[in-house]
Amino acid sequence: MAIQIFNTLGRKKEAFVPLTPGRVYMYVCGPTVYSHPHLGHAKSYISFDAIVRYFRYRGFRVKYVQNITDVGHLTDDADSGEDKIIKKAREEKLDPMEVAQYYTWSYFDDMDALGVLRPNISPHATGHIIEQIELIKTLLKKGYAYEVGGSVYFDITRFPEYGKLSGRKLEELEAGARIEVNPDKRNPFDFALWKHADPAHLMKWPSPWGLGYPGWHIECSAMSMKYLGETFDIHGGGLDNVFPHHECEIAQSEAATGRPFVRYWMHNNLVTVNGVKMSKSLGNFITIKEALQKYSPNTIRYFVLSSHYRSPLDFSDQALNGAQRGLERLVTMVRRIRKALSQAGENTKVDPPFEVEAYRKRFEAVMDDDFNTPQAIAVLFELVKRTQDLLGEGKASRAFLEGVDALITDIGQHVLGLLPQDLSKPDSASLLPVVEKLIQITVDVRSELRKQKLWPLSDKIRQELASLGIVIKDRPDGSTEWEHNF
RNA sequence: GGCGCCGUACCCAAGUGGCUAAGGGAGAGGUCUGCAAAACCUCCAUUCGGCGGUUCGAAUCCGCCCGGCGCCUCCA
Repeated sequence: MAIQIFNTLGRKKEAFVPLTPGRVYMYVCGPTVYSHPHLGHAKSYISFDAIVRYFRYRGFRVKYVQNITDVGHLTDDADSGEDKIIKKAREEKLDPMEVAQYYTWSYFDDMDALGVLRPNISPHATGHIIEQIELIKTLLKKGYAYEVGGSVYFDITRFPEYGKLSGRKLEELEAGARIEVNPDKRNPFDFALWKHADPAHLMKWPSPWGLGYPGWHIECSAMSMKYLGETFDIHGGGLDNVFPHHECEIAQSEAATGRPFVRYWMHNNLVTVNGVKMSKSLGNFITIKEALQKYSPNTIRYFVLSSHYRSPLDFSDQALNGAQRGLERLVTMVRRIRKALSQAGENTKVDPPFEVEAYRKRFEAVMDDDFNTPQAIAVLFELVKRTQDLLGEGKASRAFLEGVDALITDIGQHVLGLLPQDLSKPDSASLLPVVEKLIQITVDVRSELRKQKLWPLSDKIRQELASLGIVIKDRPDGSTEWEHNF
């Protein structure tokens, strides 16, 4: 059966039929780089990471594009707001591009730490000004946009389908209007494609309409269509981007090309703290860097993937601690299974106690159903637990364990990315502090033995340590120093 | 005010018409153990915010009510 995707456009699950067989062309809205990413970003990008990984597991070749927004985005929509990156640059007395670059690296650092695979293409908005201008020119030529005083606006009345994604109607929007009316706009809900820049503005580019900078929505249309085509399979992002951002993307893209823009719209739900949305503007966010000081990357992944991507996720230390414990136990059990596998003989005559394939089918069934990662985790737990039970009974053959291990690897590593790459080989860097601590403990015990004048035993310890390259030096004052040659 | 989502055990969280309501955490009891910890085993919602309705049958569909949240302004 085909993968079922909940399409925001239509609000129901649909079978995923790629435009090109075997390929997935996918775009996910990336971050605006003016501050460190927070747990909300973690949820979004870990969720889509698991989705991309699952498509690949399923044999699709995925072209995954995720933008870096390094210009644009005003602090409000009354057209009086300031570009957030420029605001930060002014505050920190930096060039705007220094700000964008600094937080771009911060973003990738955090994503790498969380095991989020990098997109195939990470286009920057400032690197695609030409494409954006070309798109705006097309919209002007086709009569979907108009220019006023060096700014260009999209004429919302020319696109009757406006609102089809978010389920809004223009009349309703006007009824609830709270934004200040911009006198340049013909309709209050026309949105900017290009903004005129006054001379003091820091980020500006030449255009047919004078010096200016692109509007908020145009970059995603320009870059997604450049790399994925005028119509592509999947466009994802946070729920908070459905309106107006994605609605406007649809309007300007479909107006420009006359074709459907995106076939499946996917939106992840938001992270809340004490039930309230976590966001930069509310200031209640926890950065990924902060979270990583308390919890391991895989704990955060586990926490995120243990709820469905379309469900809200409430952050609390209690929930994170629960996730940490659960993951630890999972890793312990997997480690035990792998150890058993490495020691298993060729006792191939034992019948498989249960069908590993049945678990694989279950895993695929739940992931096929709109990427139900919580259930995938449940399947993994059941598989691991049941295998461990058999281990105790001595009923697991080598071939059987190999099958189990392959499935654990597929679910836990390849798709969910929860398990360390190689459980049997911790890297030496992380082991050294432990080794040194062990030496210290041994030396401390020996010091206690010497106090009790148990010389043969303390001498034996010194010799054994020496044979390992650890030299012990007893000082006249009774203290003991040591060093090792590794 | 408009649009939409959610409310499942102590906590997190699947399930959206029909086998005994997944899984994890916490908790309780037990095995093991010099003690402790770890590990393992067992137990832990006749019930799904409330009240009605549809149905042979509902946590799942419909209506109303209560509670929480999101979008309508930049946000993943």
